Amino acid sequence: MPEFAEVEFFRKRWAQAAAGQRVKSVELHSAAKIFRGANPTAIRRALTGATYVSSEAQAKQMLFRFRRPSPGRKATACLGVHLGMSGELRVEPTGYVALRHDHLVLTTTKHRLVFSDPRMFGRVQFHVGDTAPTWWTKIAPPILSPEFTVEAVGAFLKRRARAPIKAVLLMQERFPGVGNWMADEILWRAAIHPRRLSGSLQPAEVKTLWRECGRVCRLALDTIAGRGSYLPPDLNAHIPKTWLFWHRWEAGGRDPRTGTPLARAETGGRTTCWSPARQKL
DNA sequence: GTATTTGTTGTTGC
DNA sequence: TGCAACAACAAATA
Repeated sequence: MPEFAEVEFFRKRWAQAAAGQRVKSVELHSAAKIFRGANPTAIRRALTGATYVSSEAQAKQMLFRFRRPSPGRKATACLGVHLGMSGELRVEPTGYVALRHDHLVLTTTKHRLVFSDPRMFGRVQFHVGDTAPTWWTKIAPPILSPEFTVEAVGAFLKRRARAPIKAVLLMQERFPGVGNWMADEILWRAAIHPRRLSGSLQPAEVKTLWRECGRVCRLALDTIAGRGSYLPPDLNAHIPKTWLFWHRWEAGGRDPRTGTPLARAETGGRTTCWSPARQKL
């Protein structure tokens, strides 16, 4: 499920519960796969007794920083979370007992912070040290940053000239955080058919695409993750019915702008939804 | 039983 | 070499 804005929603959910809290205990369940390179024992040892400091979301990843109690030279522990296809972060009461797909549980005085992921495409990464780890710093510059220029998008599309634009929008090295539904939303708003070859886009279309990348990210962030300290009750609580989002999976779904039928087919290896009336090949 | 899933990575082939 | 396509990963749901 989680793309750019959903990831920020989950980060905020944990961050609000963790604010000022100390980790009393750490549970790591099953699934060595989820923890890949990281050593579960090292994670448990480093986080137990540590205090939550801050967190960030970038693309589809999150970084949670903790300060360890006995400050040696390496006082900071960084916990990285990628939610994969089906991961989520939840905040449960202290009496909560971990279920089958809960892989990581951090217990504070007030809550249990749970990372669960049934399909196990997600991952947990870990790093001790005051400088951010490579797996964090190598993430491409955000779409909502000055570095995401129309020139950069144009150049990238040229390099991927023979791939359908839908597939290219899913490439994290240039469109960090964009996933299947956001890609469809962007193309629908930009009125570009998902099967158009990237190299065939005219300069004006590249500019529209670039602009809609920014708009969809901004709107998604505000509506899904909320502004300031506000956190919506659930992920979709405030997404307007005028977005493609609500209609792309509906049987007999219709374009919310034109009322015309939507089309669905696999493109770039993913199920893709578009509005034939507005998005032409 | 079949087909589907909002992600990433490694491999293969052009 | 660089790029594009595809299988694989795992489990729930319809």
